[in-house]
Amino acid sequence: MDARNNKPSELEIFREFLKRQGMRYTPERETIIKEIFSTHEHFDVDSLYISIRQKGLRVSKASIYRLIPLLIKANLIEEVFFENGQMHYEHIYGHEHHCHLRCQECKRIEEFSDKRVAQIEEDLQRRFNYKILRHKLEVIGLCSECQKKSNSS
Amino acid sequence: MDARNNKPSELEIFREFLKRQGMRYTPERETIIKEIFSTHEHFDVDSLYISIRQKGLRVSKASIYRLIPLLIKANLIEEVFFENGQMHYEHIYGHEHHCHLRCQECKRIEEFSDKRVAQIEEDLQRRFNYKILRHKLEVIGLCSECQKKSNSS
DNA sequence: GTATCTGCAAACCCTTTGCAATAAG
DNA sequence: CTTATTGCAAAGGGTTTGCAGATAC
Repeated sequence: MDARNNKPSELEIFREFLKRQGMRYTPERETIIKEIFSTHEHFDVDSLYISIRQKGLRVSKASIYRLIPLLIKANLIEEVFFENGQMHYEHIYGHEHHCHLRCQECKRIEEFSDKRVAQIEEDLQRRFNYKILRHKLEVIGLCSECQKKSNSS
Repeated sequence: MDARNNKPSELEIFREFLKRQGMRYTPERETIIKEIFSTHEHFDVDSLYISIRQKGLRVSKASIYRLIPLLIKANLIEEVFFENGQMHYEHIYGHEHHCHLRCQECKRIEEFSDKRVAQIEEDLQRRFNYKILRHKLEVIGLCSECQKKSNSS
């Protein structure tokens, strides 16, 4: 158990998940997960690979690519957006969920959360008979700076 | 003007957009836009290319790839999701906006809309001083059939 | 007339995959 | 021991791009 509270750590969750599927817990998988959960930043495969190498650890990119679908299935990470030809992810276990407000022009991102989304989920659950796992709300707009630029041109 | 109401058609909007940028209205662009707006379905570049060819018309994929960023900038289409290595789009002009409820397992999609999202947008507009253009709410869950499957295994 | 656009094919680059060696359970 | 996993390098496949010819305006 995690010392901070009674929730199991992401590693425990994932070990359990692997065991259920007859899969194996390896040092490589541990390295990757620890790196993912060491920050709350978005990541893509390349940036993850680089930050692992910078710590002097070694894992192949193939192993990262092969691990990601498992982490998604275990509900530990999710895809957040696709940009510049790469998928970006973030971990969703152990810290508050948030949504993204993005500037269409300069790509800057603000994070926010709103209780109304949970209400919408409850309604959907009833209406469609789905088991809701999570959501992704992305609001797209123009930040104040980019509004000025497009007015002046 | 569109005969159905007083809103300009998507072609008029786009011509205007091109003119503002010193760009040209070509038969190829017209073909692509007409095809996109001929249905309310999601599309990807490949399916769009195929349906254009099936009508006996000819446009290169490169022209489609080059047109898409322009249509996004003109707020006529948007990215809806990335799947199987391809981006999927849908047009957002001229028909009711909707959100997506997706099954994580079988990938089926239900569409819905909810007024609360508009309220969230208003709050964000004030709070972050963004000009809000649109949103993308994707709720991920397990449909009733896939819930049964995962319980029985 | 001039700058933009088109089609083609090659280049790009992220991601996936086959394979032989390794290691978890 | 058996079967899953790893790293490597090659293959895959959607998207982008350079270029020469065509064409909006």
